[in-house]
Amino acid sequence: MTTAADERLAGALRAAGHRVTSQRLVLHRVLTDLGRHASAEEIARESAARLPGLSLPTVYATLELFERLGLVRRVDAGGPAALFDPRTESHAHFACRCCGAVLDLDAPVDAGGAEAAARAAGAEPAVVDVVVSGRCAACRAGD
Amino acid sequence: MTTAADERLAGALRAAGHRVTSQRLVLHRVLTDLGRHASAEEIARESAARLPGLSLPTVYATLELFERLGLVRRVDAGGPAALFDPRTESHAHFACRCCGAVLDLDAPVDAGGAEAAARAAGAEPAVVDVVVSGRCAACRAGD
DNA sequence: CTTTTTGCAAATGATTTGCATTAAC
DNA sequence: GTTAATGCAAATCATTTGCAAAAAG
Repeated sequence: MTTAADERLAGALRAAGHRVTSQRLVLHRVLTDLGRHASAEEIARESAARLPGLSLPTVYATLELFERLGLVRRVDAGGPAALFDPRTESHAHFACRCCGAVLDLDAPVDAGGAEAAARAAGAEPAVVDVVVSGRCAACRAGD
Repeated sequence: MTTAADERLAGALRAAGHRVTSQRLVLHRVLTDLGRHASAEEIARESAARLPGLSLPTVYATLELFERLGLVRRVDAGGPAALFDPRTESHAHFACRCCGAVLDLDAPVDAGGAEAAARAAGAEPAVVDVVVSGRCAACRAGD
């Protein structure tokens, strides 16, 4: 069956001159269903369960494509692997230095000053990433 | 000769129960002289020029130690290698998606809301990293 | 049919680790 | 003298690349 989200993805792909493949549809569904940031590895595992044979290079290439299309945001939260976040509205992340956990922070961050400074330097700002690091609740309790 | 900065480093190291080594002194001087973020590789190259034989694993270990002591901040600006910044006061960075250049943005960012959200989640926030991405002046002009 | 996309295997490159040696204290 | 710190070589691991086969338009 084809969902409305599938149609939207197909439209976005065609509009940008890309082909609609089952790999892209599955990856997009996995991201949507997940609704949360995840590493390429996690996304690949979940996707391979739905589309056996799906390869990691394809996962990376597709995530990069999705990022260019504005469908996911790559988040570098300090851990060894990058995270890919289907929540594209601007939101901050908290990264625990002890256990590496990353959680969403639903709070507005006014980075207008930084964007203005970037423009003043002649640059064209597109995205602002805010990562708060520290110790998460679990690590403060346990340890 | 021993500078005032050397003395300060030695004091900070001893206070934390660490030894004062020539490698640590040299790396600290290189960071101070540089005054700007740089990759471990760059820092190692510059440092090896002053202390032949200095190894990369030592550079990484020392930078990690300095980070724990609050003497440098590790900045993950999306590129393949992490950057280490001797400017420890809070400041944002701009990362160019085309050429990978990273520049300092001297503009205040109010991340109070994000920190409050982290505390509300039971976490203990310590550092806030703000990275603005886009196209730098050179890439906008050239290309 | 033509061109993009995929999967596979192998390469890359930053960072880390194990371990014997050296240097701080 | 003890113990932490270093250097070396090798390992790890996320990510990328080259290329032939498969699939989309």
